[in-house]
Amino acid sequence: MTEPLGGWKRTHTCGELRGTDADRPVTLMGWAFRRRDHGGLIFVDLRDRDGVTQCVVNPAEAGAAHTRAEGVRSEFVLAVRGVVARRPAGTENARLPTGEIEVQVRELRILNEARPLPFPIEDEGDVDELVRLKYRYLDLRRPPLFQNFRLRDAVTRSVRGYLHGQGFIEVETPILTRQTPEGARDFLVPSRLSPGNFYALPQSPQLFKQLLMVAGFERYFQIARCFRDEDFRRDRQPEFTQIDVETAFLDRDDLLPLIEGMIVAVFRDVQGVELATPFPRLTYAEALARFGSDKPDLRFGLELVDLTELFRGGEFQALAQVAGTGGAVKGFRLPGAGGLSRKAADDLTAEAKSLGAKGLVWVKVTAEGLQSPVARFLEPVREVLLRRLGAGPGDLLLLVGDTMPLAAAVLGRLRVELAQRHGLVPADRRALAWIVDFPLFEYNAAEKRWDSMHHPFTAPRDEDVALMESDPGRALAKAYDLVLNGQEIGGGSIRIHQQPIQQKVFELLGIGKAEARAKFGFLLDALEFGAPPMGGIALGLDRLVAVLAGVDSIRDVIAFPKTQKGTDPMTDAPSPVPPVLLRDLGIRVVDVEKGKP
RNA sequence: GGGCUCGUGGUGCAGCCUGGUUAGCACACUGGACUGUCAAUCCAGAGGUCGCGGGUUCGAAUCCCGUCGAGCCCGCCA
Repeated sequence: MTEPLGGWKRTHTCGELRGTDADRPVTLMGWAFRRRDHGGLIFVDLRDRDGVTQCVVNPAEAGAAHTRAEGVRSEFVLAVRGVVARRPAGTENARLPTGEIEVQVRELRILNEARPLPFPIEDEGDVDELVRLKYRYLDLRRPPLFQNFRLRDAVTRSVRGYLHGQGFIEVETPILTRQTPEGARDFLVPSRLSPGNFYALPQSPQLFKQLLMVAGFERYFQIARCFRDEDFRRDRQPEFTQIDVETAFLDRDDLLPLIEGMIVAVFRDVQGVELATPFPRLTYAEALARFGSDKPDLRFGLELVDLTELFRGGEFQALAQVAGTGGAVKGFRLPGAGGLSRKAADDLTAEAKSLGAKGLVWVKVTAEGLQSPVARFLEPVREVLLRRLGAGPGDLLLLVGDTMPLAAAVLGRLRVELAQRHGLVPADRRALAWIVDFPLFEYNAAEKRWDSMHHPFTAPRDEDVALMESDPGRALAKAYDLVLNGQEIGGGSIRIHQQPIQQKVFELLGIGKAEARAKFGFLLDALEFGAPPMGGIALGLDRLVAVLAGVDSIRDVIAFPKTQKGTDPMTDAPSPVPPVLLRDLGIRVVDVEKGKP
């Protein structure tokens, strides 16, 4: 038996009433969170997006309301009218912001009923992802999850405020666009009016933002949806959102502080945290050497130390050989982990091998000496080894000798994992850093050519332009990543705005003039009509919000996310479509069973 | 493309290794009692193709094979 609003107007939210509101007549609306029926008194905890307020229905004072309240079940939609009262002494609830008071109900309306729920709203216990996604609108009713979206809103508002204040204008770019080569796999959309041709959904607004600079917009930003048809992870969804920024007439060292200002504004506005600037900068080479990663987690130490020289020509054959053939020996110290079991140590070795290393040397440092399967090879260098790593009794040392960057990368992974496992990651620390001076190219051995490390429009450093001719592998780029707590949350570059340099890059990438013209002709044309120096960055909004919210999956900050296979259990997307639609598009579906017999 | 974990009433789990009562527990749900609870309490009850298919066996939730789905990871993500 449900009723219409009947002219009732909400006077307060369920989160705002306090002791000072006593005796005030109020009208609240929301969902029945919990109901406690004492036969006489019925307590209903009414929840809206702002909080929970206890409503008490007394049969002696409001008979009709009490009769209705007996039929109320979880998640019924209610409107109550009553009077705010201080709770009787001793019955206050300190866990609720509204716990000083309750609403003594005079009238109650059931605005809508609800079936028993597939999972409880009230506790935050784990529910199967599939069920959560199928009933996502119920999952989103859970207060902690909803708070993530309030936070996300605060972040985008802060970003917009800051960038507008810096003279940026927000511009939308096409969702239906042209497929361009390289990068991730594209999502394609068939064209009815051009049968056999396809739009691609943008992996990022990369080309358009450069064209806006040629257009003279000077400072552009967009909170842009991006699409990539790759395999998904907890921090990767098929569609995600970037804060996309581009400016003209700025070089790297002017752009980075501008972006730092934005991050500082976000942390200040959203969390009241004042970040120190400038953010530390590490070169790509340094990040790799010291942390074994181009997105180092700087919340903790465990820095890698280079031990190549220590083992060169020594008795430890395996490592001596690595040192003698251009490889590197790297190591780090895990303080106080010398008590690791033999099995745990062997598991680490297996893990190092699964990451691609030929092996792992583990060493327990004790007061008596070194404990390790290869201790006798290490004894001759023990003192220097301990000194270089700053190690003492009780520590665990891990060493890998291999080609670079593999040796560092393997230890870099172990570094992060062991730090987490041993509780060495301070939960409240926010470690931001810029990684700069990325190589312009990386060599693609399979195809015998160079690939862009960032993208083909990334400018080389001014001093490295000549290197593109003589030694492309050593040319460094005006590219940069922003790293937060070991996660890449953004990346960008200064773009090439001079046609000849762009041509040279295409040449090295093995993209011929005709091919470049066919694929990026519109951009090359634009570069000939007065392109200003320009650069920008794209920040992963979902990842940034996830870190701020303290959740470890971006699913918890996206309202309607998809599963790891890219499906949506709620809408059942993707789905088959009526044949007539395919006919209009000139599309025939083959190999529906993926070609399997 | 590959590896690992999981799948048991609406939800969360136990049972599986070592095959053999009526598949157990908590929450939710239904009915009843109860005027100061806040995870209300107490009593009673209903609710299960053990993801699906095949095999082994006298007998399968349990062992084997396949398959589907979810998660985490590697590859991939300029």
